[in-house]
Amino acid sequence: MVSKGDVLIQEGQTVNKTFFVLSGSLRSFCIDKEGKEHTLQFAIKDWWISDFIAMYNQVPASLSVECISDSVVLEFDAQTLDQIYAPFPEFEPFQRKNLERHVVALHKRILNQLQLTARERYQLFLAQYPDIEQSISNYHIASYLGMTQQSLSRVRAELVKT
Amino acid sequence: MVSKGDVLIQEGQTVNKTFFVLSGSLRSFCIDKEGKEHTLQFAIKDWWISDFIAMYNQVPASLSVECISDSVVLEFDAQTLDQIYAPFPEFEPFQRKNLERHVVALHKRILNQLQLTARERYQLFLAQYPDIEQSISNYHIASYLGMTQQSLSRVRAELVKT
DNA sequence: GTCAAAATTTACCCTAGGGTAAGAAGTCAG
DNA sequence: CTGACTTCTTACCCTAGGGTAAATTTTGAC
Repeated sequence: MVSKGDVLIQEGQTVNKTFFVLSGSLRSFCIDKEGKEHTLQFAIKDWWISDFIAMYNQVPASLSVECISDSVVLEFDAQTLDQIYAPFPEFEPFQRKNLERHVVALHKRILNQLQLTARERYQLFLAQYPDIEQSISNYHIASYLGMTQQSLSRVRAELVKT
Repeated sequence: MVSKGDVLIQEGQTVNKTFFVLSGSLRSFCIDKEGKEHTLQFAIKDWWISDFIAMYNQVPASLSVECISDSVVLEFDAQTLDQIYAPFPEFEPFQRKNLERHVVALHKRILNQLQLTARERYQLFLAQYPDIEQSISNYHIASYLGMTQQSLSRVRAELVKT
């Protein structure tokens, strides 16, 4: 059980944990040189979240993972997880499918970012995560979609009019 | 052996092939509703390329894979590859590492797109792929970095001045 | 080489979205 | 309910980068 605002991974630290979300919502984000936050990922029920760049490459975290609403998560140690594969080889295909799905999701996101306008990205976000929207602040959604909260607010105002 | 301009995967078709590059260069891209191309991925020596969205999800290709310069690639059938895991379980961790690296690369790309300017993205691209640049047209690089070729040209002109 | 076709650069103006800041609306502790 | 704090909206102007198009350079076939 973690509470809103709790930081599970802090930028700069070594990462050997990954979290599986049972309930609630979290996000991973970085802070750029001007102090602006950029959300890489949201995680809700049944999603994994961590700083995968840091974990897979064994480098200090460039991301932070923060709790957006009170959540229940399972914490896994990366090393322990790595050792699961030897005694339980049936876990391999499971994890492989997971990674494949992750790659697909990321490819889609990159393509969307390349070809859609701010407005289209927001509409797609609403369609994909119809329920996530209530629990997540405007500001966080904007930083995930690659726009300012002011732009998102403008887009929302336009959509209401239509 | 495939020649410059050859299309290995065509948007719309069913995808059950993935390619491993021995030499040369290829790219995967989509065409948006206005007819603009967006490059999702380049592949050079030792990289894999396909339409992973289509292959993993068993849906028609939204991407095309095209040969940028004369190349030598190995073609793998997705089903065959899937069946390799049973007799050769040692292939699993290998593929898992591959996917993990892929996820890391995609995370980095998304973060770069969120926080860097056009100029910074181009400079980073040059640093990451110092040799790729000669063999790939300006137009393709621009469509990968999420800007027009005119913008890229402007950025390059500025960089020469400095 | 010569010519055509393609790629790149440059120049012009234009627009989507950013920056700053002020106001409005929720949210919540007491 | 009240005041403090946070989030969201609106309004203003501004800028990075897009669109169009023409000029230039590069490439490649013959």
